[in-house]
Amino acid sequence: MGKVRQADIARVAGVSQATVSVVLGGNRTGVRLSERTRLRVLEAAERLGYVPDPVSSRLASTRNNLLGVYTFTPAFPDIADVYYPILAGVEAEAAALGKDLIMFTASSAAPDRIRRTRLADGCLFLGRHVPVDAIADLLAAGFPIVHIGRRTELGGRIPHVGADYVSASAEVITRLARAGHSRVRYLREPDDAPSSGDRERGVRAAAADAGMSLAVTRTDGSDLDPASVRGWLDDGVTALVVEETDTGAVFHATRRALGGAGVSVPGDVSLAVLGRPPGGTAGPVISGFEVPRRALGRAAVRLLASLVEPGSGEPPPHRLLTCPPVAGETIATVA
Amino acid sequence: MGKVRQADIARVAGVSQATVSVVLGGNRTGVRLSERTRLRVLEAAERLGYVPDPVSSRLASTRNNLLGVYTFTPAFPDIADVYYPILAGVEAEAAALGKDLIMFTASSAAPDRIRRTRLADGCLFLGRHVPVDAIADLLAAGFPIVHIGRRTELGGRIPHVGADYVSASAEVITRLARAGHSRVRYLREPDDAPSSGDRERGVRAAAADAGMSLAVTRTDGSDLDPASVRGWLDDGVTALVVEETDTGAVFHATRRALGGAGVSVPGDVSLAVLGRPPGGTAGPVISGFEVPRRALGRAAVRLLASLVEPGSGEPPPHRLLTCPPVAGETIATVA
DNA sequence: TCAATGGAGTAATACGTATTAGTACGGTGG
DNA sequence: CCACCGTACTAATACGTATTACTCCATTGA
Repeated sequence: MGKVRQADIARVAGVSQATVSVVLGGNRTGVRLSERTRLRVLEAAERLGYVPDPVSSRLASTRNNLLGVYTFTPAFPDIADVYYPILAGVEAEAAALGKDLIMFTASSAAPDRIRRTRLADGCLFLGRHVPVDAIADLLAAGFPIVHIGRRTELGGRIPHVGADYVSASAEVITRLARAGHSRVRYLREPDDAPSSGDRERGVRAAAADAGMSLAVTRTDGSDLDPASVRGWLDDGVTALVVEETDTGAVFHATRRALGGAGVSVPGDVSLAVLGRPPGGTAGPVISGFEVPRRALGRAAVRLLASLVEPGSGEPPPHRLLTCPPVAGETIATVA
Repeated sequence: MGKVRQADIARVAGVSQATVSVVLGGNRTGVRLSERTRLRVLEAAERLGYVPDPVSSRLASTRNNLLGVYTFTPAFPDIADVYYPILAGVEAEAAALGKDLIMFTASSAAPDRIRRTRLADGCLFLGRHVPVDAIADLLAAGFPIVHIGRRTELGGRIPHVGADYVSASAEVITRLARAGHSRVRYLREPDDAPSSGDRERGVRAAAADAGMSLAVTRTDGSDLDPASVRGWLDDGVTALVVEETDTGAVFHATRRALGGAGVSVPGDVSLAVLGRPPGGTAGPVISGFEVPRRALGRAAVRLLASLVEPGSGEPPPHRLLTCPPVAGETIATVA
């Protein structure tokens, strides 16, 4: 009861291996075949319990029904909330399309593990930062890839599906402006990921539009303390806008600092977050916006699938999804 | 800048493809080679940017550092808490061992998708119920598999890594007995998964040991209401023991019924759960035990890896991990 | 009767790597 | 001068499927 190959079917059905391949492959090339043989082959395959060897098919043709998922950080980190919904979306859509998933993990060990992605028909990439060189190699080789999250590197040639942080962030600022806030402190991550840059762009544009006075702090959160908070308030700031990303570091530090300073939200100061803080926290719902992570996952899979399929023309290589606003309870109206 | 094959390296280095394969493969078969050629080949490979084709290597050798993960329910369900930690453990251990993961999803579509698992070197299975026939086929073919969760089917021949629900459940009952409870209602899932059976075995044994009066309800939760709760209390029951599984249905329904009846826990009745309810719920910590899900994932990968590697003798095909007790705050002492 | 046509299937080969049996060659010892 | 040996490689082949060019045979038409 070992492996059953096409050759075995061929022997049983009294035809050649080639014929078996043609029949089982659905005769996509239009070989002339009598219905009788077709049925004989199918019946033999059924009886022997034939299972195509995916490796061989892949070697011979170049289609696998396997989509890769490559995460630069471990895919299942402790900060579950960020990646989990994305992966859930990826899995759901892949299952719907009948594709399986290969998860590649960037082990610190071998940096060339990224090359293994070529085992799949195409690959999704996921992470705040991206190894540009390796990606460039894959692109140059014509390997289908899609990054989850907007990517500006390589002159924007990296196909991606992202969230429209620019508009969403602008909308948050506009909301604050409408609530009467005119002095705002904006806390952002220190590194230059596209998602952070996008948020900043939206924030600055909307602030300028609203004639709002905006001060920016770049921080990883470690230098935030109650004194910082008091300093801002003394400065006349009536609202804080905080970036929320994968790590959640800045937002977390801000909350701690606010708590430490004994400042009430939104009584003493309004608080908005550019994103959605991890759930499970007690207290009021923070105003901000939702990142449609599950939808991102689904859209990315669809895009990748269309890149893998040759037909149907060139699909647009980029896609931005809208982030629905979260009203929340932490924006107060000021005179 | 297309693909670089061993043949290309061979041409440049002035040797044969076979030599290239030997050199790049680390010469595991002990072919005599001069150091000079070795270096020439390595240098050429480096210069041309050679990337081994994993598909071809797999076809030729039959080992590809891929471990499958097959989930009978979608791996990323809405009830995140159950599967997520397991997968996190699986991923962490796989990364540590330098293996990649293929996620196979049981799409409702083709039941023979399970056969695709053979693309991997071995496969992990995960789910409350298991398609025994397909598993039997794989086993018979000598394909390495490990089930996460104890499995008694096929005469116990399915290698697995599970949690010791028997002992953990018994310990919970013993705890109740020590707190003076002698009339207990036990609510369990209606279906016959091994994990439910194990819990029941532990519960019954410990209850008998303690001379406790035990009443069992099999339910999917839909028929639980405040009236049920009042009925039990009128009956003299002082503690409820509820099973917590993948679905969480029974435990959830119980909580709702308790709330609806206006019964206070543990004031009016003590509550213990055989497992750990999903986090994020407010209120007191429920007494019960922890399921070491992450550890299960890691242990399963280790076991599978050892089944895939031929050497080092036959490893024990089963392994049960201990569930650490959770003291909680919902067991009161009674006279 | 011969060429043309069409139907039914197959031989040959490619895909890229791993492995094993074997070859070629320059020395050594007798 | 021959048998023998060790060194340094390579030729050949396997892995299982997909594809394409080709063969073989029976009709048909002129």
